Amino acid sequence: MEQNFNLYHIFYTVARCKNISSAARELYISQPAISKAISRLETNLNTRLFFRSSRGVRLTEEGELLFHQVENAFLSISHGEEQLARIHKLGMGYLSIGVSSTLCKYVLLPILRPFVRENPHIQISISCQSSYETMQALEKGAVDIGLIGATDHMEAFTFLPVMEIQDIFVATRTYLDHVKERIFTDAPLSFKTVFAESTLMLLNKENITRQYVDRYLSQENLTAAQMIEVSSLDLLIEFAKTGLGIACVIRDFVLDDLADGRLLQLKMPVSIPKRQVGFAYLNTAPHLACVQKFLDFFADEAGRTAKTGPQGT
Amino acid sequence: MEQNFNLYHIFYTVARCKNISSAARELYISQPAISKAISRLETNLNTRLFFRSSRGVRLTEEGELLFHQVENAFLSISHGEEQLARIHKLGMGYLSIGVSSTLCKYVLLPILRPFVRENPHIQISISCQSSYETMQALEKGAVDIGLIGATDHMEAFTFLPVMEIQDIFVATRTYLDHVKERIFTDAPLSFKTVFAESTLMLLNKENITRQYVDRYLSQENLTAAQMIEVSSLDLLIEFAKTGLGIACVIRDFVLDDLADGRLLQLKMPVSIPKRQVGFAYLNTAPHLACVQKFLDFFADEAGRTAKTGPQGT
DNA sequence: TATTTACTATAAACATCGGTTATAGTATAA
DNA sequence: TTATACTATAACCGATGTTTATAGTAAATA
Repeated sequence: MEQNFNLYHIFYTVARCKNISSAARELYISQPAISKAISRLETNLNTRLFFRSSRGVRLTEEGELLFHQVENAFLSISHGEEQLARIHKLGMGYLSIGVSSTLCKYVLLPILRPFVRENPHIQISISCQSSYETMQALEKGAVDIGLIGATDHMEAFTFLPVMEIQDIFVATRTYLDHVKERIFTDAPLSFKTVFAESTLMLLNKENITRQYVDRYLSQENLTAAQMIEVSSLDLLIEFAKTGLGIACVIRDFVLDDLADGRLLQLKMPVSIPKRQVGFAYLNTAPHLACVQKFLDFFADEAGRTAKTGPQGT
Repeated sequence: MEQNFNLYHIFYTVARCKNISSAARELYISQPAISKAISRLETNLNTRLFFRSSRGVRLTEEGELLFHQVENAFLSISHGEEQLARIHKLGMGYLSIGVSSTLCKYVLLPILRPFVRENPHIQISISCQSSYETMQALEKGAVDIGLIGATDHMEAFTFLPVMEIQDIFVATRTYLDHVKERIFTDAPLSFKTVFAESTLMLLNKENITRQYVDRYLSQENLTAAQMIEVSSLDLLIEFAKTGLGIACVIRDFVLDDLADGRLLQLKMPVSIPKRQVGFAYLNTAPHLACVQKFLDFFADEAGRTAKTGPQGT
């Protein structure tokens, strides 16, 4: 292994600048220093890394390969340094959570409240992003914990279930009556028939939920007359309540509306499978004490509700 | 950003050795040199990285965080160096492919043959491993190309479809007759009934195929009287041909057996959705010329069969 | 309790490696 | 042709990181 890692730093800078002189400016050292450093690295690795010309330099094929790995390496290190900086600025009580906007409002905020009350000294940062981005951020170490729906391909993560969610289809009574009128019948309609005559409202494609629902729809061979895509669950619920069509929403988030009859849940012959939502964290990465505290907090919580749950409510 | 990356190398070594003295031995420099280097790094980062004692050193919480990132960095770099070494040893014509054992025999080998014939100078290395491992290897740069079934969560990859596969259930005629006898009827049996009375043979849990089939089974509410798990598709087919039960296999791989009647395909009301199999590669990573050549080769291939396919065969 | 052992830290001397300045060479643009 | 914007080479030099030597500390052993 190359012993002098400063050479990699120089290599990295030159490759980005595509130009030895400007790399020199960026690194605040002289042009010949860089020139020599690159030559040295090439000698040590026994590989030509750049094509030189009077217009600058260009990575060779091998240089390109190396650059990719070196870039990763430096990103990793600067990430590490950022983490340390964060600790200094904000103290050790710092916790960053990645979560989708849907889950943020309805799941994270409620369960976060008791933790924040008990641990006011712990700074919490929340990044709303897609579940996929959250998983990426976890892998890069950009967030400590993610709140996401369980999927396959989570081998790299430890998953701590928090709640189970059930996707259902809802609409207003008015809307459904409307559909019935259109078909000229008073007889009870099948789920599939209602569906075929309705406007279906879903989250847009980026959403994991949407992918999940799409799979269900294709498996059950369900198609709607019309489709509307919406970017947030809140909007989706609003659209449903104004009687625009049938929306696919998470049951727990519309309990009130179901209770007072503003929304009706469509009866389905085969319901959409339930999904686990929970905290995920990289099982290789080390944790700050406060992250551990957070996880313990919810592990206890889960234990308690598991015990008291059956008797309560 | 810390300017002296050699300090990180020393830090990395010390953290692994948990001991300054043995790190000194490993790095072939003196113990005081290390001791000072670590102090310097701590000063620069403004962070205590190790607890010292007369028994050695231990990472602090912050040190642990940093170590995680630094480890990543060095793994990346040594990966890069290995790639270069590979190129030197084997010349530029080197291509490594990750593939599951199932797909290797039935998919990769046949389609690889023409490529190898046309490009005898290109060294090819094939690693048989699970699809998950293949994706990991792609991300680490350990293999250039993976041959895997398409799934969700492939945002990081470019996917080049090669064929479509269809999972089906097969058994010998003898076996099915047997099942009928047991139920004391000559009437044609439903798929579900036959299933409930049979031994079902599947690949074991690690396999992506299995996960796919499991999902189907639970959605269709299918259960078998007995289950056998097998580690390879070859074995599975053998088991089916000896009349041990109903096996779930990939249709294209048993065409001969279906043609000459050694195996029968069970008719299903809802068939298992088809799956795409194809080459995947990281869309961020650069490619050696020969990797590009490989991809182009199959892109052309796909183009040709798409054009000539309808008229041919 | 004394002694040995296995660590890390500090100090001073010193050599090396990587930096600087100065200059030459080369391709492209004006 | 000249000007410009690059990279390469040479000779020199000094900071940085090395070494040796020594001290300090905690645990293990007698």
